[in-house]
Amino acid sequence: MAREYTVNTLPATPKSDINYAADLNDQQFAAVTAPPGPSLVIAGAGSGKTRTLTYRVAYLLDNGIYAANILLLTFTNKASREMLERVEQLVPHDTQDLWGGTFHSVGNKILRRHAEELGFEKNFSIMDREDQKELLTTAIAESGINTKELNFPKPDVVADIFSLVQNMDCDMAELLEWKYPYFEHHLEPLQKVQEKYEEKKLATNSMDFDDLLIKTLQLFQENPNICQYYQKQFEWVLVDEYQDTNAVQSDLIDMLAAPHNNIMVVGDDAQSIYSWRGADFQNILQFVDRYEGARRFVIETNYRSVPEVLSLANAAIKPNRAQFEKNLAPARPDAEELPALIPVQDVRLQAAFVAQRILELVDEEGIEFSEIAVLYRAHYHSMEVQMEFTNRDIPFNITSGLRFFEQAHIKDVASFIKFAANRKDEVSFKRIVKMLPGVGPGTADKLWNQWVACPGYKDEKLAEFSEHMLDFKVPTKAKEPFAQFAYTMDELLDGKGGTEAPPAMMPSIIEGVYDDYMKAKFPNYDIRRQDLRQLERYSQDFTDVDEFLSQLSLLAGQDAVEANKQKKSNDTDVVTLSSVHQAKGLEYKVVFVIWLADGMFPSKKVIEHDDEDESGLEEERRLFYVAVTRAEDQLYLMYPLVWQGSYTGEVIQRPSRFLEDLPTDLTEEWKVGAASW
DNA sequence: GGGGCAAAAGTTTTT
DNA sequence: CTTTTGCCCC
Repeated sequence: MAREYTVNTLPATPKSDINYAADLNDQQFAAVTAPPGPSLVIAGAGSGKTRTLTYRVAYLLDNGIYAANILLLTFTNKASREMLERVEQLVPHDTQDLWGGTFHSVGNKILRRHAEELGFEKNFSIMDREDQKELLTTAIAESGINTKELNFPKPDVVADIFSLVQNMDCDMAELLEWKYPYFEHHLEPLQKVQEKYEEKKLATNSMDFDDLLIKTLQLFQENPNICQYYQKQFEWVLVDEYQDTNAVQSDLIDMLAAPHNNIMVVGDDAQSIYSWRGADFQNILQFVDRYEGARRFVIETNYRSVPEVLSLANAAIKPNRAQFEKNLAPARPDAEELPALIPVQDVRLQAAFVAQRILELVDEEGIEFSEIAVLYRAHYHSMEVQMEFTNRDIPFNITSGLRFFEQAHIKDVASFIKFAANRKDEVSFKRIVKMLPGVGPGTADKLWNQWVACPGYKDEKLAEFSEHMLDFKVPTKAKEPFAQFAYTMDELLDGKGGTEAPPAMMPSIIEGVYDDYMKAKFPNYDIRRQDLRQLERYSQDFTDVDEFLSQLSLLAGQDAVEANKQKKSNDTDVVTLSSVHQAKGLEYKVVFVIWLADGMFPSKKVIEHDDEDESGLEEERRLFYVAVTRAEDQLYLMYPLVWQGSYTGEVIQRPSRFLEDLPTDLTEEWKVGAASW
């Protein structure tokens, strides 16, 4: 008798109508159409890296490769979304699934499928920095270390140390010697805490951001069959911003690409700005040595900036010694206007100038707000500009340090959902009960212990929280609110051991308990209530709780807000205020770089603590280079002459050493006076 | 667990 | 000079 066997075939991709030869220059064409095997694309700023990468995807699809076999790795959600959108525009492939995204989101997806192999459950919680700090605090306490006695590092610093150890794949002893010599005598207690922390993560079924990468790598190393599955699945691996990969990311890439070596990495060593997070641009410098037979493509034409801006950029990066020699050539005609160098009396005037100049550009040159960006080294540098913009009604969008999800009220509401989905989530549980009157860290701990000890904790078919929790010993003041909390939690369950869908959970939480709490707790109740409505709308897109929570944790604030905005309206004509780090990969017609004073940019810390090869200073210089190369047409470099520090009094500022390095004929100095103040 | 007071920081950059 | 943290006491 014949055996029946079905092969699942994917529908063929419709061909795009791209004429690669006409759309690309020679170097790009060569890279896009490169045969299988490893290739390294070194490309300067504004050279069309993204374009090259997306065309590469389109080219592969056009040549019969299934989208599901291509893995496109990027660093930010924005970059990932934009790239996928471009691909979908170029090649319609709605029948197939292009599996790409950020390193963290890909790691998250893979880990959810194989969590059991690592001792986790697939509904594990993702901890952000704040959650991580909470868990570390308990880990430190449970390790029995007397933190006061020996000036033990704060949980924040401990988190930094652990993160670097993992991302740089190095010994804790080495790291302490190199970066934290004043903590070297704490090596043993630190290792003890680390062990405890790992235990706690397992016990609470939670992972931090670093785990999403490290545990994926570990999964592959310990399970060759799983590793082979993904190697086969992702037959073509493409990586953007390769210069910013750290040891773990580079290992992960190497591992996935190992058998077929159909890997293309794209990057610019001059734009490596994440070494403080463990990024090592040796990865890109040594790529050709690591991958036998690697082809190297250098794209040196710059399409973005006018020659005047480009000359300045080239001069800015020149003093750096650790770099590939590149000679960026402009593709655009002269602008007949030099970048402006603008010393101003003080910060107030700096903000006033930026605002006034922007209004002129919009009124007289027909430039839109959205084509203008104000960039700075650190978020607090933007304070005065924000105030000035508000006063003058200039619409702006700020990529602030705070993510949407990191705001207290958003996290509060999410912690209900997190605990309903993952009943081992100690951090979320404690966060919720600490909102109840009369419950602080101590009582929260006692309540948690009662939960762990009760049968509900282990009940996979748990239908009600209240049936267990109403028996808990609770302080009198919190008795009734605690019962209310338990009943609210009941509503989040589907009665069959799982949870309701995210859109159904939101009203239960908000109307059940949180709205009243929020009114009492926050002075700006209205604004926060609106945020929660936004979160409610956002939740409508999800049926799966884990997916909803993952998105919340992994999406940066701007992404979440923008994802919503697009649906509502397109009133996005706003000026961008951004740190240089967050502006990576973006471009604007007009760019203002503010606070270019020595000690601010480059930052004081780097100047004071740099080692003899000036690697810290060189990174700051690359950062300056990134800032400058965001500009297409006009560039304004500014610094205040005095700074009214809040506690230091008036401090005379020197211009940034990066400005002093520039030949004077590359900029035009503007003298700004105040009319009347 | 929270109020009250005194001492000590405080100014990177992020998935 | 402010804001946050640390400690004591009720």
